Amino acid sequence: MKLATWNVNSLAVRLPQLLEWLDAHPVDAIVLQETKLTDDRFPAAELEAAGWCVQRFGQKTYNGVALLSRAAATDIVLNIPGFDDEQARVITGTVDGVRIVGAYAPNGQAPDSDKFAYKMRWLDALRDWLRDELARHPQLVLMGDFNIAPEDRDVHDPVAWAGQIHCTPQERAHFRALLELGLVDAFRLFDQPPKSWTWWDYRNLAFRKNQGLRIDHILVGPALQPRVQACTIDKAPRRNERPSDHAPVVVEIG
DNA sequence: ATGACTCCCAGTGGGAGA
Repeated sequence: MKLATWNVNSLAVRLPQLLEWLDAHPVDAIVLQETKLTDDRFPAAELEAAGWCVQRFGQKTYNGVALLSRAAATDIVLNIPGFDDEQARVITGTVDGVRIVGAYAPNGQAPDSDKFAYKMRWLDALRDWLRDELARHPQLVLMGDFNIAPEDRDVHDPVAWAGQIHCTPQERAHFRALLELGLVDAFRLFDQPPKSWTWWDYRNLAFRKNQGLRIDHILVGPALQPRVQACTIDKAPRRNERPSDHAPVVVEIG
């Protein structure tokens, strides 16, 4: 099976590109971040007409996540159980026996900000809940926009970004804490081209100059790891006329 | 360089993203 994650930066704007991409890329399920739509405005009918089962969890203006699948998703969970949160950031469901967690981690804005403190609390809660969820569902995939560049090789200019948001030691420690649960970074299971990013700033011709960060990830639970056959970033949609600033990431599981 | 671009809600600007 193939699974994908994509921060679409407004599904209202990106729906045609999403439908086009899904048409060309036969995934079994995809998780979306930054849909920026309340549930009543989510384009469920258009997606269902294209053959997708739709689960969405949104809010006005910000955040918002969704899980689209060919087979119906079951046992849906919204956000992190036990973590009181006004923001719509996590959607979880089981598709074809795989527990799929689609997540949009807080940006954090700046390391000395309240938003960074919230990011730390959120990542704490995610890890604590995933520990239990992995015990219940060893065939688990956590994927989405983590807003963390795990290592310097995930940053186009590690010197300029040192200590900046997405690259702080605290954020990277949180990423490693997820790996310590038994999850593995699917992208790094394989040889990859150097300078592989999933996000490029809209400004300053960053995409053309390939100045980006790898902050969107697919982490695979222990029971699925022997079945992971490939993990790739699809840069092509970033070349569209009105692109999301993020590219989709795809994992193939045998 | 407290920038640059894009999206949103607003309302002729400002917050947020990363």
